[in-house]
Amino acid sequence: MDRRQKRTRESIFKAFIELLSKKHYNHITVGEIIELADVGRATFYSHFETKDFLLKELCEELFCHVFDHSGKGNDKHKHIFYCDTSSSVFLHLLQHLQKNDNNILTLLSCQNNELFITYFKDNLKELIKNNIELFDEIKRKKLPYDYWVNHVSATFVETVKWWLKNDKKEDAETLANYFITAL
Amino acid sequence: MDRRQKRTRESIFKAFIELLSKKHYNHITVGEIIELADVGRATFYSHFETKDFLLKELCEELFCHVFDHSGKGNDKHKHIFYCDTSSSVFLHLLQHLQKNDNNILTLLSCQNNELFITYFKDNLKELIKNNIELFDEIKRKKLPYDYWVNHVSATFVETVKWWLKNDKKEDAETLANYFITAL
DNA sequence: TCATTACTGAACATATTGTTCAATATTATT
DNA sequence: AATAATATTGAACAATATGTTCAGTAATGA
Repeated sequence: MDRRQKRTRESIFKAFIELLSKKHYNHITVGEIIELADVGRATFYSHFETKDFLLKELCEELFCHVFDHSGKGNDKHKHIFYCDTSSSVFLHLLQHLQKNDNNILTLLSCQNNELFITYFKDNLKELIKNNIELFDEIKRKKLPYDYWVNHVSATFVETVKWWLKNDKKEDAETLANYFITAL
Repeated sequence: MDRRQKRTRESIFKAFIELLSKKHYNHITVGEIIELADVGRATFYSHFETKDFLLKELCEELFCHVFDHSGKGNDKHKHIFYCDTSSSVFLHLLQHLQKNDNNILTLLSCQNNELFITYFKDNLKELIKNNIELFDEIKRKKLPYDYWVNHVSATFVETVKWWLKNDKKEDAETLANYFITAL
């Protein structure tokens, strides 16, 4: 891919994330994005059809990077899938997030976090499906499969949200314990 | 209150709900609302500062009607607070929602349901706080108070969301059982 | 070096927002 | 039934945002 395209794309993403951390998605204008990203209007629209598509592509890029769905090959994140206990799945993922290289925590904390939480949860569900045997077997057998998968992922997400809202006071181990206890 | 004001207000709410059930909040324009509600532009803006305020007022009206926070006096919904078991709290509330007089289920099912789920959950939390002793005491004592309150309300909300997404196949009792089992 | 591709910036039509105002209709009150 | 108060109307308005176009310029890769 052309160096220019990459630069532009990343510059737009960066500006967009910065704006999202400050104000509500609905009130961010394309004008603001291109000014902060320092690219031309026409350039923006040659990359992204609309603001909504920009959001969508950002989500896909971020979450596909953390959660690796291929399930095959020697992916670097594959270890997330191979954990002994449910709490270590949580720990692994949380540690990934904590680095915040990819700004996921920033986006999960911002106003409009619902936009990202949907993606987060969808990806989590896949992860949980592949590790379903790690979680409470008794409950699993009493409940419809997708109700149970949804419950586990929702509990996961809510734990992270709660943690973020409380200024990340707890360490990863404590949080993992809460998650397991609640479940 | 003047009959005209009431009519206008309700007409706008009705149109807004109808539009919300069809398209995304962000893509609904004031122009569409007033056309469907059949009121003048100036009238709309004399009632609601912006579209965002319209949404806020709609939420407040709907949720304050179902959840009654006063906690005092002989309110008609007070019985929600006085249930023996956690499952009957769920049942009571679900039965209220099922009537759908107030379109809450419609709004919780629509695109953008996050907008309403936030309100729903906030109101639920209050309800749960007032009935905290009904839910698993062992877990409660192991977890921070507001983590636990959040977990119970999130599980509640997720159960309703799951039910709505699956076309409300289950009856209220079955659903209440899922809720209690998951918790 | 050269052909290709990406970026620019300005201009453009179009759509939406929120305000203003004078004319009109409805209401509550007496 | 008459009146004063108030709500609605519709049209016009400036201001802002959207998404497109295009000719000119710059960067890229081969």
